[in-house]
Amino acid sequence: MSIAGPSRDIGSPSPPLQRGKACLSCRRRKMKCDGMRPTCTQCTRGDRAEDCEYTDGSRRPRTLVLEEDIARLRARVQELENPQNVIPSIELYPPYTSPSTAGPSVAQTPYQPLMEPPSMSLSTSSPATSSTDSGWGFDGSPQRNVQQCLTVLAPHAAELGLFLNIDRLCAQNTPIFPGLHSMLMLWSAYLSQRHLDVSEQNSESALLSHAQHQISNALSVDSSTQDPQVFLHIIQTEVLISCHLQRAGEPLGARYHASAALSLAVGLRLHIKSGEAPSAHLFDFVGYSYPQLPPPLDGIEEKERVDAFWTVYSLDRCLGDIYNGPPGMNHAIMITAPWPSSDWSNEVTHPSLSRRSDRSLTNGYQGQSNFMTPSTNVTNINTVLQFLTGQDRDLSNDSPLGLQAKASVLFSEAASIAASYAADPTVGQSPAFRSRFATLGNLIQWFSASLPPPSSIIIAPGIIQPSNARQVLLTINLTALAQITLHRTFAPTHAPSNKRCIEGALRAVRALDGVSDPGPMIWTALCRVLHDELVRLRSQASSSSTADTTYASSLHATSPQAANREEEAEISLAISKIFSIMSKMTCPVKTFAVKFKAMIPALDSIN
Amino acid sequence: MSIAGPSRDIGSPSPPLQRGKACLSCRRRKMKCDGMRPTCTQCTRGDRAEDCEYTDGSRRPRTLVLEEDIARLRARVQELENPQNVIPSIELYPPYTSPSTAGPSVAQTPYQPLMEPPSMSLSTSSPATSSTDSGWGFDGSPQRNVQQCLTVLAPHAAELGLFLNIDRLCAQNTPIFPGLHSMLMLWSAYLSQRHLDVSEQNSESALLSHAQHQISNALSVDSSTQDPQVFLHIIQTEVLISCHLQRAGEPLGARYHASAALSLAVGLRLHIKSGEAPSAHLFDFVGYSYPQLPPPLDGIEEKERVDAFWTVYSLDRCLGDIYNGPPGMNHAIMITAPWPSSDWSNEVTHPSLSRRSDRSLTNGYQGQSNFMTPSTNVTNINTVLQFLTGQDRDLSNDSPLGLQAKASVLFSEAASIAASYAADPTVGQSPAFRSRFATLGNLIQWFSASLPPPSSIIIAPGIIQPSNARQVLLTINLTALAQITLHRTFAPTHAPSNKRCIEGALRAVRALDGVSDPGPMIWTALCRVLHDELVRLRSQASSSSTADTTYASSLHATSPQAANREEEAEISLAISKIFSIMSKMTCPVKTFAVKFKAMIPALDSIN
DNA sequence: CCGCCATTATCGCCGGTAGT
DNA sequence: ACTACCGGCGATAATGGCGG
Ligand SMILES: [Zn+2]
Ligand SMILES: [Zn+2]
Ligand SMILES: [Zn+2]
Ligand SMILES: [Zn+2]
Repeated sequence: MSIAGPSRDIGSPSPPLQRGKACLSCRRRKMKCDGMRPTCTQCTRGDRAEDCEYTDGSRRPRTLVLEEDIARLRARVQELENPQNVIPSIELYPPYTSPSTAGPSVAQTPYQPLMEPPSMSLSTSSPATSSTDSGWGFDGSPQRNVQQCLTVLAPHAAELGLFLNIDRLCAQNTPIFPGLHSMLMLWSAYLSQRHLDVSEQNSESALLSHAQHQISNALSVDSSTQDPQVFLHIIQTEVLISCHLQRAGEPLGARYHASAALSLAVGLRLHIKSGEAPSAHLFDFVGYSYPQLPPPLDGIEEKERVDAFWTVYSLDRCLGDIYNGPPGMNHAIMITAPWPSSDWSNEVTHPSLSRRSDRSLTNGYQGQSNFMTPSTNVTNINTVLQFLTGQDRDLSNDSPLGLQAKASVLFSEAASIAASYAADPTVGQSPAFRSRFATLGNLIQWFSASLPPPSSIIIAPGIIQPSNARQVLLTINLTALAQITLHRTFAPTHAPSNKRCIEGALRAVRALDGVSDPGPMIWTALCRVLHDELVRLRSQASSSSTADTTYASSLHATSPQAANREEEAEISLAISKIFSIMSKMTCPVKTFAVKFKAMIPALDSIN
Repeated sequence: MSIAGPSRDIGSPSPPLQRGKACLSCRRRKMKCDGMRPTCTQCTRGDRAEDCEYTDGSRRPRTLVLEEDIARLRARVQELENPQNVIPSIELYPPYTSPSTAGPSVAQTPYQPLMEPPSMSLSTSSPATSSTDSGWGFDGSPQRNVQQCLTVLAPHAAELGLFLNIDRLCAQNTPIFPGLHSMLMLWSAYLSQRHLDVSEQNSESALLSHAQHQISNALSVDSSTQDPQVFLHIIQTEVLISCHLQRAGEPLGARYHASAALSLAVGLRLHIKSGEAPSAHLFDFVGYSYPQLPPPLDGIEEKERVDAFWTVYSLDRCLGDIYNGPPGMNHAIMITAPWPSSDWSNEVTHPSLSRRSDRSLTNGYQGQSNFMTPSTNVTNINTVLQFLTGQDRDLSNDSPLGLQAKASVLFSEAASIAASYAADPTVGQSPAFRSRFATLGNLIQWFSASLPPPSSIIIAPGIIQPSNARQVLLTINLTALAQITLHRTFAPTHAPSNKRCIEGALRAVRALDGVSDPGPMIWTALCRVLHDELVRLRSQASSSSTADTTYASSLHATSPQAANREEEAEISLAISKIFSIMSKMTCPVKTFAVKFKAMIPALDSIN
């Protein structure tokens, strides 16, 4: 007999509704509610449709949601109360200072300043400076605060996609876009004390909300009035937001901001090599279009722009392709921005440009028209295309960001190939497809062989050497992901492809150590590939020698049996490594880990 | 012996403290707290007396306290927002009620009911009813207001990209996403009284900012909490924002929101035919990813989703390609959503779906995994690809939106072809390129011939017949734009291409009458093509018979001289028509017109 | 309606581990 | 040795909802 569970029998008297999901009216009446929206059956029958309200529980602990809400509202209140841009300013607790939880404060004293600007850090010094200062919400007020943040963030710059020049941001007189400021604070708070308690959650969402709000405001204001650097700050802010949301397990939001950032970057033509005459494009006519950034003032600004573009590009790539999401940009688009290279010292600081006194945007309308002036045929190089066709096999100049960008290109090309095959498998026969496939396959092989091996970077589990090496690890992962994506479709039927997948997965796992969170795609892909292979091996083993040995033996030249045993061990090992790493991650990843673990009961025996 | 208090004699480890009574610091540390006041023993020993705080206040469940807080804060926010921003502040003057300049509106009465959720229906009866209302900022409050707006907006729905079902929005009990509400108000205010005075400008930006703010909040909240329809509303809001910004001459912002909308739409998989089993994609593993909408409840919802996708798609297309901007999505992506068709009556309302009781999102984590379940090979049709390869030559079912979507596809394919040629002109030789070029050329010809001629729609200048015909006009424009984009590059050297360009431009001009503002790309393209042609003709005329008559005669079979004269006249006419239309447009267009006019001094003679 | 049980979501805090 | 940290577990408050 069954343990007499909740009697799953026929009529299924509907298993009791999950907690927090009964409608208010039913709750009050203590009757069974079926949770039907918008009006539950009980309420319908009782003809009190209007009373049928839901409290909408949400998965996450109710209180958390509430707390988040209150934080957000608080931020809003503050914003409204203090029209100039107050930053919600939490101080970074050096490890544990009482964060004094959700202050009931407000509740008690309804008239008090309601969350007065807590540590308004120097806002006093410049009282009325708040006028419409050239597009920045406010000028350099709490600068030292920024410095603190940046100190914390600097080592992680690569992971966060922090492409702005840190020294320059720190400089006393640099104005900082308030939204950016918030995000810097948010991240440094998070990174400086990895334990997330409630109050932190609160300030997080306050900061986040502030940043988003700043961006929307900035963008609906006439763009020609803004200091051009503001736009770079906005893009940076978007990147930070996107990373944050990804970490927080809100992929939809993460994508939203990533693609917004990309759209800004391209809108500002960061994908075009700076200084290059804009091509006489069909729509360039009389420049009725986007605002245009003035040329960069110096090498640093130029680097910032290039890095901005590639950062955003690879962010979009990495987030975009989940679920066949749009690659955001296809290769037909001409990207002429150079790859981010490690040394910008030798890039002369634009000698021809005397420091322009007026740095405002050239809004299309007022720029002199380059109408019909055919672009002085600079040989524009389609950066991405050149790389993909294998004409650019020199990685020596690439900065880590450059490598990452290239890896994203590989991945997105792989995804595109896979998608085009999925859409219409008959293309598999076309020579064009096959050559594209093969070219990319080789390119990936070469690329991943050219990357430094993880062992040279990971000194001990969790300890990695050069600080920016984390990015290299991520790159290794991405490359592996590209390889998997490319070959996955064919793995079940084509042994070499399968081998490539496993290979890639194992390589990625090896590089997993120092990386913080490579993102859902990588987790998923790795788990899936390894899982499938494990299943395949086991089923093969169980069906013993009846198995298709041809397939197996093509993987290893040695005795299939032994080889399988060995491979299985290796894979199991990899899987348990994944678990152990995952279990140290943030919440969404952990949840995933749990689900995944459940899929592999066979592993119990191992770990 | 002294009954003296708490000294529970030595050995007994003191029963666990009552819930909610441990001090915060102990809670965080997960250690036993003895609840001693003012500083618990743990904290005393750890020498962090100041951290030892208690969440006293109210015996009542913490959630209640929080809820109260949140209500209070909300009220406060309303209050603060109210003076300037309050939603219902602008009343729409139904066409001719005295617009009496500065709307005295609400600004006067800052203390009024604070706009708290007015119809909180019986909130008194239940204590905790104030909770977070299912992801909508607030529920159906000023519904009649919405109805007013929609009455104004309905005729313009197509231009605005209003894809939500209007009747349903009007329905008394539909909750409306507050941001959407703002945008509806903004647009209806704009449309109902076309003169923009200062006060309107103000409320415009207040409404805009409110809408954006709502969106950012909604997106940073756990997405699984939300009523799925909220997402559609968010997308709709983004579309409206994007249109607004475009009109306001803020193309960067417009693009930002367009691509954000696209990214949401795709993230929610609106591009996949509803009800279709999600393909067993590499990243579908254990569903570690985006939230997923529940299947639509009925035909209307389904139509909304399809329309949402295509609206966003073509918006992105139209805004995206300026300056080689990213097409947002390439064709490799598999779109299986059907084209928007005019009749949805025959689409059965998903018989297999009993009204799902739980309409909240299936967040990846909790859905049962479809891991490794190969998609039950539904023959998915790649909607776009099918159209582009000419296998879908039936336009009879397409709604105007459908036509527009197809036109956008044509345009974006054209842009992609042009871009790939620009990137590497040698592809011009490859047969694959040539066939792609030819196929598209034919398709465009056919498509534009199948559209109703402008003359059947434009009854008199400015008056068009079926209300949704405006969209058809836009479609004609877009198609022409596609044609121009495709052929432009080759026009200077290849007479037939040139002819196609002129042809397209002239056709577009004819359809320009009823359209409101086709957007910068169209203006630019038309002007450029016509201008260039005019220049060519004149230079040819001036160099008299020495001109390359072969080229000219291939355009017209008649005497080159006469033909040229005739064509020149036609073009001049078209140009001046453009001027006259442009001069009635909003500011940015007018500015453009001025610049353009300056380019064509030769026209002085004509007009 | 509402007393009262069954079911859970939450929260206290144990005890193993790492750092110092 | 001493303290912080944290995975988990068990106790318990808070709900769903039965049945009188
Ligand atoms: Zn109910
Ligand atoms: Zn109900
Ligand atoms: Zn304590
Ligand atoms: Zn304490």
